[in-house]
Amino acid sequence: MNFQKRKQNILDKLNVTGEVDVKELAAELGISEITIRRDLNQLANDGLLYRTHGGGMKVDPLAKPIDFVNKSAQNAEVKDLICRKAAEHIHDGDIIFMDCGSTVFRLCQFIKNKKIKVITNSLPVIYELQNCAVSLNIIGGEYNAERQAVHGKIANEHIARYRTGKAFLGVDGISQNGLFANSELEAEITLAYINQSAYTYMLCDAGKVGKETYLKFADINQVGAIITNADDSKLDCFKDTALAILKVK
Amino acid sequence: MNFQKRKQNILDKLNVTGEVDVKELAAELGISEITIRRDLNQLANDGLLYRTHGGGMKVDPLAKPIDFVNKSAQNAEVKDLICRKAAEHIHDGDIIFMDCGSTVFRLCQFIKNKKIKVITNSLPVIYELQNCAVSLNIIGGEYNAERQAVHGKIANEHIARYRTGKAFLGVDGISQNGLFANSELEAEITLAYINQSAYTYMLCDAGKVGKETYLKFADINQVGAIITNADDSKLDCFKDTALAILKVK
DNA sequence: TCGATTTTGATTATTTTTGAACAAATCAGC
DNA sequence: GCTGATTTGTTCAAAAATAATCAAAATCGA
Repeated sequence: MNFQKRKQNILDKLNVTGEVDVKELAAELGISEITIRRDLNQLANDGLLYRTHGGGMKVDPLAKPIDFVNKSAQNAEVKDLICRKAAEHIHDGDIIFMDCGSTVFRLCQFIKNKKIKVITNSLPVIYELQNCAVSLNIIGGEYNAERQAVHGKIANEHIARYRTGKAFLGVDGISQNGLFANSELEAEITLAYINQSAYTYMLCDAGKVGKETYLKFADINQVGAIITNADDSKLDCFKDTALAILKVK
Repeated sequence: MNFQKRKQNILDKLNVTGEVDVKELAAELGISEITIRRDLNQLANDGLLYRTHGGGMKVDPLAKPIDFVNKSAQNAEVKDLICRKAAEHIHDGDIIFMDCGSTVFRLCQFIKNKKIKVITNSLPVIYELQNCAVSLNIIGGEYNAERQAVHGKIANEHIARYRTGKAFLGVDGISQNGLFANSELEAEITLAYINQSAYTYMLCDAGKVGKETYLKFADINQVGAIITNADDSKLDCFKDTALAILKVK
């Protein structure tokens, strides 16, 4: 039982249980506690675990990518309906923006075989599309771990360098009075996309329609179309606007 | 029983059991331990196994989602030595560049719990560092699927907007005459990093040292230090330069 | 065949790894 | 705060593995 094997053992256990204990490990591996401690210290030194009194813990206790997939899976059927409809508006040769929302993410599965160029600030979108027909352009700037996307001043400036035919975006709220976001970061980048694309599609499940929340960042006439499963009563509010309404289901 | 046959034997056993033991092999093959050790060292040098005390283990048995890791596992032992040394030069509060080479990628594991900011064009690096203490900045621009990184004009301009204290870079060849690359894309982005960082560390295994290949893109005096396992005879060529040489092993 | 080169093995010295003992630091309870 | 128990760091010693050196054996090319 050499160091490499113990290291593997310790990391395996760490992955399963999230924490390890010096005494437990010593007993399980049939090795002295002082050696286990040395192992843990080296692993901690290499950044592979957090050293605690009496043992160690995982460096990153929560696996974010899975979180995102789970969140994106909420209301998945509706989102997939919306995205399938959106994909009908994307054709070979198109250059499109995709934002970092969980709805837009589900658009990936429907465009993998299209010969298009996608410009996005969303890391999950990039992972999802990186080995298929789609050619990718990544918006640069500060990475926001919680949103798994790039945001901020540099990102907005980066977007301003490109022009596309279509943008596919999500939003926290939409009504006849405009678009609403729960955070400035999201608002700014969404607005940047809108400004740089000839036509904007908003992908909104019924819960977002008619909702006016926190920060208004754009007028409704800046948007070309909304793709939604909301029923007519909710969509009534758009009757005096030029918004194209694409209903699903 | 010549070296080729023993080598085959050792690799076969490695594939089946995942590990080998010097004493066991010596007994099984009817050959002295010192010879087995020499064999293992050579195999390790070729990146075909991971040398341990008393034997060897399979290279990187855990398959990561990104197959990049496999490439990076070639010569992993040496690369890890180099990267561990590099990590000693990175401290909390630092802002650093990391490029998209397979050597630099292995630096990730040693900096996960440092409170630093990393600016990179490498997707595997981002993936590896995205849920730890490191704060990330992604270089934007066109994504190159083969290299799993962002390259090109926009990327270079993006880099030019930042200044950092240190850059950790790979290269295809390095000698007293300068830095060499096998592609223009790599050359340009490496040069962009060099120009925007106060101090540059080149991470080069012995095979790169003294090699002059394809395209020279920078002078040796633009580099601060080289971290390498090359021996003194190879490093002699730098004796008239200001290059700091950090040797490992 | 001969001499030169490479490979292998034996011996010795060095390094690495491991464990034990003990002092210092840390934690948990009051 | 204090006290006792636990954990840790340090130092040292033993064991194992390795590197270094040199000699013997095998291989190779002429």
